[in-house]
Amino acid sequence: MATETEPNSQPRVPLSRERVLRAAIVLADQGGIESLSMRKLGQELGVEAMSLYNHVANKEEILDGMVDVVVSEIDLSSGGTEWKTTLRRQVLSAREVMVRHPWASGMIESRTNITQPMMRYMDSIVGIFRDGGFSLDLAHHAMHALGSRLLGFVQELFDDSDALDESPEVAALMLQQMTEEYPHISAMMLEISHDDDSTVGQGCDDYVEFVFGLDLILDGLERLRDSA
Amino acid sequence: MATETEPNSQPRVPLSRERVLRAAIVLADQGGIESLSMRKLGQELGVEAMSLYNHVANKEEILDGMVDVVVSEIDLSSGGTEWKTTLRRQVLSAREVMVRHPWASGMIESRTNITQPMMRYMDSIVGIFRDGGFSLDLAHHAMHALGSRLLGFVQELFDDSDALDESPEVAALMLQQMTEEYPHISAMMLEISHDDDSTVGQGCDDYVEFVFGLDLILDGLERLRDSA
DNA sequence: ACCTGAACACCGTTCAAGT
DNA sequence: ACCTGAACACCGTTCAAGT
Repeated sequence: MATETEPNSQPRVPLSRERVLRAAIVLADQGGIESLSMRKLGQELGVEAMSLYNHVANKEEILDGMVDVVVSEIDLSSGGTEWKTTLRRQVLSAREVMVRHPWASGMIESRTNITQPMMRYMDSIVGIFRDGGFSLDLAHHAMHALGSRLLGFVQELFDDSDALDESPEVAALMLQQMTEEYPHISAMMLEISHDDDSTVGQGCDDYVEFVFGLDLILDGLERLRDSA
Repeated sequence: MATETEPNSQPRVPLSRERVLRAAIVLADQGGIESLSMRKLGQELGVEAMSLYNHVANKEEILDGMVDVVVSEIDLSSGGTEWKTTLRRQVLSAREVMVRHPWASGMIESRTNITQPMMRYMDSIVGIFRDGGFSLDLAHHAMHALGSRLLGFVQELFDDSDALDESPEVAALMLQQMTEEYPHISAMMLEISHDDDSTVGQGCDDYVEFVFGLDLILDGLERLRDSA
């Protein structure tokens, strides 16, 4: 799977903080964040793990750096439209970045330090609210209400598609057994699967659900703005 | 800090899956989840780390078990009131549990398996929506829209109180330096601090922000229900 | 100036051997 | 039936020694 250390014939491209971060991101993109260790990262760069410490203080700094790079990949929307569509576009572009780097959302959640790219992003969001006629106070509440949705993700508590990608027979049996214990959930899953093409559908469309929740909140905020 | 292994004079209380889980939770409550290792857990129980494997398959199973215990601590509200207050009470009681176990929210996010206590909780929530006259479809969207808020937490992207618990002078200087780069954020932080008693306030009230976001979503859902 | 071997203090986990 | 010593395969990190 991972590209093995191939003896490089080139004169040797020098290691650097940037190269370390880029390699770390590639590794995490390919094998998940749990496959990122100093030793494997060194190997990927054709170097021993200890060499990394010449360009980076420790692993924490690598993780911080990776988040910075990813957040910087989000291009800040230039406005020019109604606040709601501007914000929507901004958030959905952040979402694309998070889909490209599936490890990033979890990583961002775990970091507590406020970095420059993050501040820049947040400032742009507040700016959109202000341009839309929101008070500082309401904009502040809005930021909290949106939470991680501002960066294009929500914490899904569990993947409800998991239970449905069994074979139809198995899924049907499971559903029947669940009916007694969890009547509401089972009814809901049945309904969802019937909305789709096959008898047992492919679960939920994350994108659709994300936009539903986003618009729900944005509409609510607009109403609060107008009633003030 | 942690209670040291005191030579137990009692005949020896036998190890068990339950005792292991309880000890693990205590350890995580006290020292954070990162301080929970098989070796330390064994030590806490007056036993070698390998002994744990007689009662538990591996560390993953311990983490799963801990989540189960915590989710089971949430008492399911019995209804009897209007759907919105019932749901509100339910979610806020979940929130209390999450505050008691600060490691739990992050842990729950990282687990992907659907456990029995979690299903029971989710089923009760769907039940509340159904009793409130929501269609299965809208209830389903509602679950996604609420996301981790259903369990009483939101992912705060960063702790904005961090920047404010410096000395007033330092904070003021930071704020001034930030004003050029992040005009909107700085203005917002100034506004927040002025709402409070002192010149530089203590940041945001997490509880207030949580309830604001929760009510915003619930009100929006109610409107959607009524317009259908 | 950059890289590395050897070493340290940690992990989770297995398994044969003890009681 | 339960516990453990020794061992293995991993971690992140330091530091003196090499070039």
